[in-house]
Amino acid sequence: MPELPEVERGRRLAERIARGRRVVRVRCARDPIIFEGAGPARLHRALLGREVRAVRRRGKYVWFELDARPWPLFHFGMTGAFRARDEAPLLPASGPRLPDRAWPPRFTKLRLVFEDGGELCLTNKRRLGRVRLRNDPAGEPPVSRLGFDPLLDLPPAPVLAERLRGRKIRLKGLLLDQSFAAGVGNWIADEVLYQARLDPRRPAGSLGPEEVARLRRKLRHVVTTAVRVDADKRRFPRTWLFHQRWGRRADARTARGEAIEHLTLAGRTTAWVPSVQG
DNA sequence: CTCAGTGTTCAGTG
DNA sequence: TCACTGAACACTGA
Repeated sequence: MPELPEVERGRRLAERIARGRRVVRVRCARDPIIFEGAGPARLHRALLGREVRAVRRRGKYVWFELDARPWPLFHFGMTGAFRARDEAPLLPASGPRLPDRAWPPRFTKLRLVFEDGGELCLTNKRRLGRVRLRNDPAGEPPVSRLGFDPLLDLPPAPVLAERLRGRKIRLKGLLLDQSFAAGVGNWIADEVLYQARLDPRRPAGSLGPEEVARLRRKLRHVVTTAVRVDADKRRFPRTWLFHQRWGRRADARTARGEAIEHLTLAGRTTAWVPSVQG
């Protein structure tokens, strides 16, 4: 379920399993779609015998810093995840699903075994993810093209306001644009706009200073809360739109009793609350 | 059987 | 250049 919080969770898991340890075994599926420009042989050569110095994230991308380049860069697509051996998978955001305790898990594309016996698998059900090799992941596309990361470098409100000035793109489209805000995906965009009481169809440039400040505050709040929820396995606050957005029932309501409506923006289903955001 | 979906990218339109 | 749409990718689950 990879939007920023889930990707950050994946980063932390990979860090716990891999940091400071040497890769002693690499197994990868033959899957040219997943391993774009990084075939199994090259990936094998890049990883085997290397020590993982750090695991970094920006937006929805995660990469390993190894003791030699190139470094692997991961994108989970819609259905990708890291899994560690003997680690119960957390329930995905979209709803309960039976935990898969098999090892290696179904849909494993890459399996790494470390010197201490720890194991990390990259799984991907729908194959929309990517593994690439980069000499400098942060300095090269696609990561270098990303905008600010709400967790790493959220700009102050006046800077944000300047970046919105004159733009006609609708707020929903802007939030989904990774070159603007890296890591924001469909449900976070809707949640932020709901909590900031902003109509997703508003042109970005039409926001006043107070509204920009609100958008910024809620962006930080939703993302940091979601990361904490993931880390602590606690529930999302009851009042969040989050809980209702997947039902798509015609009479869906928030915990406050507000009617939820759905429309399509930027090619994505958008849940919003007209009485609050209208 | 049909169809929507947590994401990205590209082609085409205005 | 900007903004938007639709398609493609591939597969699951409702």
